Amino acid sequence: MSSPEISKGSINWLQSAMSLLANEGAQAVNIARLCKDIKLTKGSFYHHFKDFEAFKIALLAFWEKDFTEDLFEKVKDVEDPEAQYEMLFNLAFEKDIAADIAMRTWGQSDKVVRETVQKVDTIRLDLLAGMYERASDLSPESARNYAVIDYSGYIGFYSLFPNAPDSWARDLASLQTRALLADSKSTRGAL
Amino acid sequence: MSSPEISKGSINWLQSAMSLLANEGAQAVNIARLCKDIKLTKGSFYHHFKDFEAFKIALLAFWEKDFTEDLFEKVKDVEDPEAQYEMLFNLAFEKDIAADIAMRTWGQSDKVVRETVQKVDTIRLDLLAGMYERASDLSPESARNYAVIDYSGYIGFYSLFPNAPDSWARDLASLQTRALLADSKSTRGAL
DNA sequence: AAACCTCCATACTCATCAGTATGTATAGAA
DNA sequence: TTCTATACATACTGATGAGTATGGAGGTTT
Repeated sequence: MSSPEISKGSINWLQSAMSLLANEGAQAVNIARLCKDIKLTKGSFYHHFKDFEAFKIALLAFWEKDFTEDLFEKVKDVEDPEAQYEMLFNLAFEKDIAADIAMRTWGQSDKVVRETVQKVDTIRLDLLAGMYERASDLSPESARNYAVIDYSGYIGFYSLFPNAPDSWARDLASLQTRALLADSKSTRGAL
Repeated sequence: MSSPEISKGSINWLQSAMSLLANEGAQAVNIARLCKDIKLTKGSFYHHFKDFEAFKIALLAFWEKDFTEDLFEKVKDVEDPEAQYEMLFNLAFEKDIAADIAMRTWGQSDKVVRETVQKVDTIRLDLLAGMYERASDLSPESARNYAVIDYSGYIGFYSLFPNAPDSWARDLASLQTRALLADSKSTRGAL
């Protein structure tokens, strides 16, 4: 649970990598490019990290905390499921979605990244499913189906339209949520 | 419109690359690996293709035709939109979705691939939007919203669960379609 | 002040992969 | 039979990017 301590000297490398990841994708996240960006050299990199693999793992912990744990912490005490959904919804739109999508893309070609992404997805889906379950009084199985559809839409939308304006994304997200909630309440999640 | 002729000698390279793409992702699609798979050498590769870029473009044309044009051709004469939707739905599930997802991932780091993927997405979204428009008598704008949500769900689902059994995917897809169609008919696509 | 630790620079090695140069075997046309 | 185009093989070059060896500057401890 506790993330491995992030030393003060490492943080610049990690933040810079997250920016690179969000703006130019995983292939841009290499040591030479990072050095160029923060105006240091490989000597510094290998002082702070054993190798690129270790750096990658530190970056994954950094991302996981920023994009899931912190967010989860904020909404966990909201009782009303629809209010909780609304809050999660708003918090998600404050994040840099591009980094999230790029991390997922990276996972397609990197096992370690993929495992972390799957872990994050599981956490988010559990949270979402719980909200559907309480909002519409569904079975856990049905609630998970709605959660998967909901989350799939979110991921798919930003994969298809990485530069979509937030306003459009919000409109579509609430349209989909409306449709899913109405369906869940009228059919109780029957297939 | 007409795809550049695919010579008999090239086809093995292209098919092999599509398999590699689907099974191991874009980073596995390199010349050395292709040679190993089809038991030929680089001399052969550079006999058939000017360079890797030309090969990539041939591969994109191959994919585009297989995954969009051929499919589009089959459904274009079905008049009833819901029957057309059903047919498209079934044809999509006969395809190797992994290649589709991998191509999209490749597009995140390659401009030429990205442009083709976007072209394919546009064609599919236009088709889907037309079906929603006719099925629920919506304005083109509203229909496109439902199409985007629908297609986003499809892409997102297979990005999240590349190994999902078809049965699960079909269940979720029809659940989502039911919810979207009901919503479109009751709200006429209002935001 | 001497020894040491942290942080970083420079200059290498090594593996991978696209691309090139050049050759050979074979089949059909002249 | 000779000529030529097709289809491939072999052995190189060159760029890129991870990793290493080594040393220097500046502050801290003893």
